Parts: sequence; structure tokens; C-alpha cells
Amino acid sequence: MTINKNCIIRLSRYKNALYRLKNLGFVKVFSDNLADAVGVLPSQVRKDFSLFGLTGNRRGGYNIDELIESLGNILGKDKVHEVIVVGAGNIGTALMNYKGFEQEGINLVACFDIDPAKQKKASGMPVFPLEELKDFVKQRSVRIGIIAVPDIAAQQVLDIMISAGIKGILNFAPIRLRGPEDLVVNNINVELELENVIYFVNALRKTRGK
Amino acid sequence: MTINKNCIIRLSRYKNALYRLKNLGFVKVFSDNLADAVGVLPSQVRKDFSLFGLTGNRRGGYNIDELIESLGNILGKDKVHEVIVVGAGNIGTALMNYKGFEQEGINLVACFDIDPAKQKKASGMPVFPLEELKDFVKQRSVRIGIIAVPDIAAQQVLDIMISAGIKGILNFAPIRLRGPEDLVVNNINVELELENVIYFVNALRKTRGK
DNA sequence: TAGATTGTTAATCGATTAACAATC
DNA sequence: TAGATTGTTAATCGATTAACAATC
Repeated sequence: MTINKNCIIRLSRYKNALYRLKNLGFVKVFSDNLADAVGVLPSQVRKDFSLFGLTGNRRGGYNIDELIESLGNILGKDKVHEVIVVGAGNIGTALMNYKGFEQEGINLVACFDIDPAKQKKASGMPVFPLEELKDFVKQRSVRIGIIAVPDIAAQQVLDIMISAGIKGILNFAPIRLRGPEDLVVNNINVELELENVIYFVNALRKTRGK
Repeated sequence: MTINKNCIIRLSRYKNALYRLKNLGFVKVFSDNLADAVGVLPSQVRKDFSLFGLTGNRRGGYNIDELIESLGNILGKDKVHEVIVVGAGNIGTALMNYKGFEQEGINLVACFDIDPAKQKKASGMPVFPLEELKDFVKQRSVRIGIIAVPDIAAQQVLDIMISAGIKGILNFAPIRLRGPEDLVVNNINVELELENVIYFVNALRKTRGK
């Protein structure tokens, strides 16, 4: 088994669950507990861990502090990662106001928008004209960017970001982005997820009667 | 092959791509075109369609208008679906301000929050006290809800929603929610997705030199 | 018709799950 | 020690992909 996106997502979930367990005062966990917290099977947990050389104690389970540290290192939490946002609309603004990134080593350093009106309302974080993106990203060697612009603008924005040196994208525009093979793109599409929930609620209603 | 979440997500993506093709003036598509637009293989497209009895013409491909209508019916776009939001923070507010749901037959009818301060600022949409959720949902037979509250509050909020009759959840809280087996839950976790992008950008940098 | 594309069946691939020996 | 849990290998499962006959 090669390392795979779902596997890394599970690592993040384990880490979140471990934070919570730690806050509750726990010191050790078994693969069983973690599996239950995250919604997978114990063998999946052990398998994931063994892929990254995370080991426990054959009777006492895993040490929570050690696990949190190791998972943090794997997931890049040892460094602070600078991230830019493009698009100061609803989503972009919500992201900029969100306080939780910092403690995960994620630092939203700037927002860019093509609309001068939005450049004004610097609600805590500076909103710059889109033309300044390239210089900014190059100067600070930013690698990660968030696209929160309408779908028609998304590819254009991506091209600018790529030319500036961005290597990874979190994309909120409901469109498939084209980029070089080594570009990392994760998509978040709220509408699609909602539509999906609606589908399965209706499908279950039809199947299970009433 | 049974119908599976990824398959339904692909149907939504096909639909979105078809809208765009239609706007560009196209009338027909081949499985090849759709596959390219969505980022899958042509055989995947045909396989998905055959699962739902969506047929084309063995030489002329598929009729775009027919496909859009059929996909809309499958995905429940024939009816308007009422949805409530719980939590009037950054995400909840962004959702309420978002204009794109309406044309997909999704109607955000109300928002609920436990904080009286947030109940005031009714920015377009009413924000009610959490206690009124149950009556509201029951009266209007709302089936779908969005959870946009902090993780510590999420399970509690879910329990209220379930008791009111909610059957499907879009959950923004970074926690695994517990509910009856027939409850549909989709999770969106921005932090986790960003962390994932960061991981793979770093992993690629290590692998592919530099 | 000949060529191209669908619809469907079979093969492949990879992830998840189960099982169990090692060992604390 | 005896019992419990890990770490890892093998089996299962299901989705994706390929192939190709049907047919427009």
C-alpha cells in the first residue's frame, strides 16, 4: 500500500482525536479507542501507523503525547506555513476571520482581490490588489494558496498563482482546475456536498419506507 | 457495482460541467468530453450513466439538455429543499450570504444560534434562538441541516436536530458526529484539507528534488 | 456502408479488513 | 506467567479501468 490521500486525512483525524483525548486527561490510547473516535477499524489505525513507523507498546497501546508529536511532524506542523487567500468575498472573509489556523501552524498572511471596493475593508487582514500577488508570493516564497473567487475567474487566478510559485491550492470554485502535474489541488464544494446529503436522504427515504 | 457516494459526487460534477458546455452553445457531448471536463476516464462516465439508465446515441453522444434534466431529477433538483443553518459565526454567515443555492433548488430558510448577540444581526436571513429550532423544523418538516458551530457544541446541536426530525447533516465542526444509522452526514473540514495540501506539497518537494 | 461511440462485461487494481504470530 | 494488544501478512472486497461487441 502506497501513501494515499485518504490515509493522510485519517492521520489528521487521529491527531484531532488525540488532542481531545489529551484534554480529557488520557495518557495512553489503544488502536481500538482511536478507531472508534475517528470511525474506522482498529486494524486500519495500526496499518496507517505502521506505514509511518509509528509504534506503540504491545500491551500498553500508544502514548498520546508521542503520537501527537510524531503526527505533527509528519503533517508538517513543525514549521509555520504561510498561506495566501485570493478572493475577499463571503468565503475569503470567513477564512480571514477564522482564528483556528494559527495553532495548527497555518498563517494566512494576505488576501488579494481584483475588486477595489473589497480592497478597502481590511477587516484585520490586508486585502491587496490582485496585481500585487506575484511580487508578494515571490518575495515571501509562499507555496500554498486558497482560491475563493467565482468559477469563471478561478483558472485565470490559478495561472497567476502558479507563475508566482504557488505549489498547492485549496480551491473553493466549483470547477476543475488545470495545472502542472506536480501541482497539489484539493477542492471544497459546499453546494455539491449539500446536494449529496439531499440525494442520500431522499434515497434512504425511498428505500426504507415512508 | 452499487451506488456509492463518489458516484453521486461525480453526477453533480457532470451536471456542473454540462451547464458550462450548454452556456458555450454546445448541444451534444461525448463521454470523452465530459470525462475531460471532470477529470475521470470516459468509461467511468459511461459506467456512471448506465447505473442510472442515462443513455445516449451510439454515434452522436449524449444530448446536453436531456442529460441536465435527468441528472437534475436524480439529484433531487425537481423539488426545492429547505435547509436550516445552526451557528451564525463566520461560516454560517458566509453561507447565509451566498446567493448560489437558490438556482440549485436549495433554500436556506433560517439560522439558529445560542448567542443572543448574534441573533440580532439578521443580515438578510433571520437568526433565531436555538430553543426555537425544534418547533420550526417540525412545523416546516425540514429534513436537512448545516452545523456550523464549534466542535464542543456540535454533538449537542446534532441531538436537538435529530429529535426535531432532521435526517441529513452538512457538518463543518471538526469532529465525528454520532447519530442513528440512517442519518446522513457529510463533513467539511477546511483546516484538514489545508493540512492535506501542505503535506503533499512538502512530500512532492522531498521526492522530486529541490 | 464504414467509422465512431456507446453500453456492458470482464480484468485489474488498490484499499480495507481479517487474522494471527510476536511480544510486552 | 497469562492475557491483551500490537505489527504485519494474507484475504477480501469493491471501485476503477480496459476491452469489445452492439449499433447508430
